[in-house]
Amino acid sequence: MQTLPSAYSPRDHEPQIYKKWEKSGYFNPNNLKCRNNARTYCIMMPPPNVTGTLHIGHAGMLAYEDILIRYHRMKGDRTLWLPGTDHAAIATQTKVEKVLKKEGTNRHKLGRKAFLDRVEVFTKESHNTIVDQIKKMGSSCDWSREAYTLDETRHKAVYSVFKMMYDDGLIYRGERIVNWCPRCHSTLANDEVEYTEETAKLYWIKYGPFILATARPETKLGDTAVAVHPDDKRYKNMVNKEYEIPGVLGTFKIKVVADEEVNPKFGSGAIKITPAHSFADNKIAQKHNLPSKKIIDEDGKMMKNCGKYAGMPTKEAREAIVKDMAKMGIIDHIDENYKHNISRCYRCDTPIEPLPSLQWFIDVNKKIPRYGKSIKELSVETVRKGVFNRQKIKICPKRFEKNYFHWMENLQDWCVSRQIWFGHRIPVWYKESSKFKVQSSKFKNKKEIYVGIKPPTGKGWVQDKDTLDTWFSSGLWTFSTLADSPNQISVKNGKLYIDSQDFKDFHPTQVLETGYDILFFWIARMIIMTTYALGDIPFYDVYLHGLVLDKKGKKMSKSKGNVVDPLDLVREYGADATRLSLVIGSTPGTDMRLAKEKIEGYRNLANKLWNIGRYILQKTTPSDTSYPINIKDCTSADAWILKKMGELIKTVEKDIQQYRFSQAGEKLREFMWDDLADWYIEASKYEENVEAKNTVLVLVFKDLLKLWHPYIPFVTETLWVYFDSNRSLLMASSWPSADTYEKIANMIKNDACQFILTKKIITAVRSARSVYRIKTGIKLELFIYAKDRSTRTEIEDQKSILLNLRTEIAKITLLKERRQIKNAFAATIDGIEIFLPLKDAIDINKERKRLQGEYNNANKYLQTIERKLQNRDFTRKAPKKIIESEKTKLKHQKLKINKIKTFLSSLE
RNA sequence: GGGCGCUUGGCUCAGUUGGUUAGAGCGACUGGUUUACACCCAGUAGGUCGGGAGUUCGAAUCUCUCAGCGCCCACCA
Repeated sequence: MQTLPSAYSPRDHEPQIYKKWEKSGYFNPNNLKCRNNARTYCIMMPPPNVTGTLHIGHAGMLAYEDILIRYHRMKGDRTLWLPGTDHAAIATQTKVEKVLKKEGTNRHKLGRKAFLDRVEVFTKESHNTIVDQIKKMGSSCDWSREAYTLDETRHKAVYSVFKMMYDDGLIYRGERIVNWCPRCHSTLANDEVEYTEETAKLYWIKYGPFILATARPETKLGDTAVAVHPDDKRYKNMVNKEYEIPGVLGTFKIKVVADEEVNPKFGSGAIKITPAHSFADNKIAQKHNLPSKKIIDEDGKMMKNCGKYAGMPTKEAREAIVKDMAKMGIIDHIDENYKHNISRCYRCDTPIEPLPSLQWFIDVNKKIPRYGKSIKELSVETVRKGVFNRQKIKICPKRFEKNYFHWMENLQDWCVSRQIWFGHRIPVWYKESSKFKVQSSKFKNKKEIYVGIKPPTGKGWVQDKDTLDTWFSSGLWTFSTLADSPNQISVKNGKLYIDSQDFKDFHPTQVLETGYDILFFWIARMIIMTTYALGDIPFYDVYLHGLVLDKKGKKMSKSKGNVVDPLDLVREYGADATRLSLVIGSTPGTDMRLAKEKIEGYRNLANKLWNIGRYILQKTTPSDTSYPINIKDCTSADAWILKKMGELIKTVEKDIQQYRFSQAGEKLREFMWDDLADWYIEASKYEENVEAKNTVLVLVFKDLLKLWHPYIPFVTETLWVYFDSNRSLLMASSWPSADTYEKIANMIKNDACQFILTKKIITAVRSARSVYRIKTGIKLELFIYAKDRSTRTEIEDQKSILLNLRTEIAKITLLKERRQIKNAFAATIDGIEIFLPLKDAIDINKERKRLQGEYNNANKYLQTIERKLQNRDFTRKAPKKIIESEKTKLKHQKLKINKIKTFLSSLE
């Protein structure tokens, strides 16, 4: 007999348990004995950014993935969960820059090399924190294969794919209008731009024959056209004509174009077009082949071509120009309260300056020679109908497929260059003499540019200063991680090869589990990069979880101060409770709220499991429990729990396979708490087949530990030690079989139904006592009328349970015939009748009222069934199965009502 | 402006393809030191599923519409 402390204390067990797992080597699929033809199962962990610490959302992600991984490992699949981290170029660089600022320095003062050394120190520290956190959550990932988006092997993959794309003509360098942050001196991706609503002035300017409204008069210096809506009658005869427009720097020529994009209701219906400094204008300009004139430079200042305004920041220039316009009398009027959205840099809040800049792009519309399809087409088809003889990628929940298509179909060329230092430097070298600020077209002379995996030989080559968008490397994640070293990665005949056993075994991966917020950033990019580079899919399924919000439903953020650190939760409630609180009660793709109370509830759950184990250990010696179960000694309670267990295994498995983690968890809780603890164990205390029962108890509990293990690995593994004499690890044990349980349950001669009847009787008695306020300690007699002899025998068999399970029954009298019992609570259960004389406690009026209420209810229900069955449409159209069940219901309901009637009449 | 989602007892949420009198946890209330667990046990109350219309033999579940809330995308001079 073992004695365990009465409360489970996670912190006393979790660290040792994790060490034990790691030491076993079982996180690595190579060390697990699997069947020879075992299926493989692989998840790539979405690599957390090395910018600090994990947040609660990561904790949820780890919980979901670990559930899948542990389940499949126990099912006998060759299971790999590969962890890693992301260098997160911009985010990380910004963090380090902030630190430098505090120190009174900046990256330019340090220089590229020293700065990157600094970043490395920071990321190493951050990495260690993250790894520690992942372990604390109980994640069973294979650390021996850990990857980093910026390590040597991943670097080779990145350069290889870049070169492939360049050779395929998909990558080009071009001048395009980009979001430019004048402070950071870098382009920003669309998702790095934030919008704030602001009130500004709207200037109505006399513009040759037009009057038009603009919020940015200073851009007039870069105007090359005026656009109107094609249906706008006001301007119809002006379209396609050229006009001379007087301006602060003299007159200039513009062309009038008609374009659908113009909103005739805005301003005067005519808008000025500044192709170089507005996305919308640029789009119109491209369509109509309008010239572009750049007037604002990378510092956000007016350029040399702006005459006396040259060198002024845009805001200053605006004021000066407006002043001059007023002098010229070309300001018609000014709206002071013009509300519009202004785009800002998400890092430094500086207003974005759209401007043309020389960047590297991936062409998403150009056909890839070997596929005859563009990146865009390939990526859409992969999810719509499947490509490369693979089934289509399924996104769960399905509704996100729509978002995906919408995004993908509207995808524009992907700008992959960033003007920051931290990241994969663009693998392009220029001949010094060529100067790298020149247009792409000038590189027609191939001797001046070199794109390759290794630097070119020879003198005078300079590498591009920019780095790649961080998503370029994370887009390769599902396969770049499966190479052990750079030399396993090669390009042959325009295709990427990963020459490793892991790649053969584990790619495509089974499922990509992540938050829906990075569907576009990351998932879409992985699909793009993998289909392109490998001619294969990165994963079969995508499972998207929601975001974790605070108790009030607000996003967690540092500024709001409502951030929950998962490690605090682990410390206070244990990793198991933290995991459950993130998994149960959440739906795929839907945000969830997390409150302290919820986690407490799951801490209680772990403790409940612990105490069930503790109880069983006090009653049995698991190592001595002999198998197989002595079936002939088994009671109906045994049959019931074994049957329930079989059902549980089946449904949990189905739920996990279909990513219904919450449902499976709830079913496990219900089985453990309601069925096993509150009914089966309670009943077991009063039954006499001790030996057979102990075997059942140990068997069921051990398998329950297995079923719970993917959810709450620590407490289950801790308990397992006491139940398994082989000193094996629960994490490497095999998943129980539902069939076995069904078989055993069916072999027991006592039927599970008997126990169900007993349960119902007990519940009725307890309820009656409570409703009538019968004091604890007052014992009552119970009369049961059952017509069938067999039923009476069954009840007789269950007597000790009926007497002891909080019913406080002194005596049970079985009646062969219905008899009038005075002053009794009466009820009918599955065809039998029970009477509980309540002595003085019964209030005849109250009981009559109660029965009358029950009668009315039953009658109402009877009527609805009758109405249904009388409805010809129903009997004609409804499936037979439904009609039959309605008929059965009707029969039962009639019986029930008759009985209530007799109870009522016997009350006098 | 376009798209997506949510609205179920006091709170937080389930509800798989439309088919038993809609479930759970927490909270509330009543009663309990009972062979593990007060991080516990027994019991009770409480909702007709946001409003309206429709499809159907049958709707929380499908369609339309209105209202409130939230998110994503685009960004317009």
